[in-house]
Amino acid sequence: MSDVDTPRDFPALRSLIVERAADFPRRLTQVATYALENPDDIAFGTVASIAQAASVQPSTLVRFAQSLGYQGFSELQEVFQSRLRDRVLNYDERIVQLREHTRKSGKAGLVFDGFAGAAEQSLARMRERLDTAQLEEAADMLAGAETIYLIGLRRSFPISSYMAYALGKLGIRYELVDGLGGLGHEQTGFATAKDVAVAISFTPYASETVSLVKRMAERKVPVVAITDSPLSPLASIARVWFEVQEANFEGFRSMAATITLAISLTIATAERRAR
Amino acid sequence: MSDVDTPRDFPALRSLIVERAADFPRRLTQVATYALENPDDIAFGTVASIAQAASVQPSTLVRFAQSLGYQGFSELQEVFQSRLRDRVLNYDERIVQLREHTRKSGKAGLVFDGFAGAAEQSLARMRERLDTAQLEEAADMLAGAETIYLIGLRRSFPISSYMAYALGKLGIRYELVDGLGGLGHEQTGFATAKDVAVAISFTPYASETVSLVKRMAERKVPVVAITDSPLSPLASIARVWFEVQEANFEGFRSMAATITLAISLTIATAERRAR
DNA sequence: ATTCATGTGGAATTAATGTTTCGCTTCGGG
DNA sequence: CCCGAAGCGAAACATTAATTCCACATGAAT
Repeated sequence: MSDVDTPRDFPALRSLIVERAADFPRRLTQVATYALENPDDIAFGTVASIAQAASVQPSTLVRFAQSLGYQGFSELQEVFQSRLRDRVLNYDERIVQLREHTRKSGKAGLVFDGFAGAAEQSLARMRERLDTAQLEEAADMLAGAETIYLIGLRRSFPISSYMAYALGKLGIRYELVDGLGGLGHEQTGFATAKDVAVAISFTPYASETVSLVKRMAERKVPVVAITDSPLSPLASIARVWFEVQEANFEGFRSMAATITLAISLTIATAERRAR
Repeated sequence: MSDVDTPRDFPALRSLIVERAADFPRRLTQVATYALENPDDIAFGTVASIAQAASVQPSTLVRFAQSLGYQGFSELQEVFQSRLRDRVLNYDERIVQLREHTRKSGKAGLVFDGFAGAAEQSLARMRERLDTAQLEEAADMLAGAETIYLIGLRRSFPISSYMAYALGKLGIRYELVDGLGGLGHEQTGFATAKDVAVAISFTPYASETVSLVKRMAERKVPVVAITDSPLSPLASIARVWFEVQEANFEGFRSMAATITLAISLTIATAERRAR
């Protein structure tokens, strides 16, 4: 706690917090976590407002600052402010970083830039094109379903498994059709017209997904589909379907837009149910 | 002075000041000039400190704010603060505007806008902060691994399962640890120092993930981690770790940045192997 | 030259903020 | 099981900050 090593700049403070956090008591760790995750709030807030946001007492914040070697909370807060104050310098830093990016031109950095770009592009395109009325309709269908059957294999499996996770947390009944052990038809066998199937598939459409969804549709199970073309076999089967075109980089398509749509659909459904 | 047009975002306030400054009395003009030239000081300072810096009385600052339609100085100060609250928040402002645009589009449309915004924000932040040197290092490690163990449960499972899909297509040997039937430790049991584990976990860190990774690290298996805080238990275990902070909407975090990082890491690995 | 409206400075007032204190609780060692 | 230390929460306290108020100054109109 000697005042020799109390940092006056943010990066140093940040690493000090990381280093010390392990030895901190419970509440102080809580503050440390909050501080690292919400540095802006620390910079602008008052002791009371920050304390409330971090779910601790004001006195804990003061103790936190003091245990890092500062005289009081305000002194620590100044460091957080400095981070934003010389934003001009931060800008320079960013430019330097960007130069680093391109100078070293590490192959991995290029790959990352490529995929980040593809993700942004896909999101922007989806924003432009998505018909929100369809989203309303799909959310209505899902909200009224007894059980939601999630069908997405291979490349689409991360999407359906994410929806499964979210639906589970929200307390909505679902059935994740994973085709494990070739049991796809058994997993979907109990679906009725009161349920809804969410089918996710992209070129080349996994044949098992298509055949499963077809059978369900024949048994009058309403289908919501996420796919990448009006020519997709799912498009003609589904009552509502979304077209999501992901940009690709070096032949690998982004997933950002699809997963964002999946979350949106899930949460929109949960909100309807809440009423 | 109707409070209808008192701006809540900085650009609007700025042009309002420019516009009105000509008609202001002497001291108020003085404040206006100072405010436009030293916006940071307005954001962080106190009435007294700013008054001194601008060579006016504290009361003049209050009058200035009120003559722009704000109730007091603090209200005006908030606008100056919003400008600095990390581009992230500036992004939020844009999202708010977008929401206004699409207000007509109903609840599901709002949810979608929220998540699309969160996704973009997360991607932008990751682009700024990701250290590509770490990406190189991680890709090197993975490229040299005999088998890549993918560990991500619950919320992180979509990520690990996506990596599994991609690695499979690329012909790279992997083992997806899904904890199915509580067999996590059996699935990781054969890993050696020649392999590499990729661990993905976010707050609240699934205890099984943490214990699996710990055990593997003890057996000298190198670990690459993707997590959301330097205080994450994974951060201290991993040889290389990435911090990905996803923005959230209504309490549900985006996944766009994480999945983009996962693809990048996978493809970068494949490219190293090709040589 | 006088009057009136407006602007201005500085003190007074009131609200709020940061910090300290103190008693209660929790947890680990003897 | 008891004791002591450390952690913690709530309230009290002292300080500082924002705002209001009022007397005086300024300058234009009569």
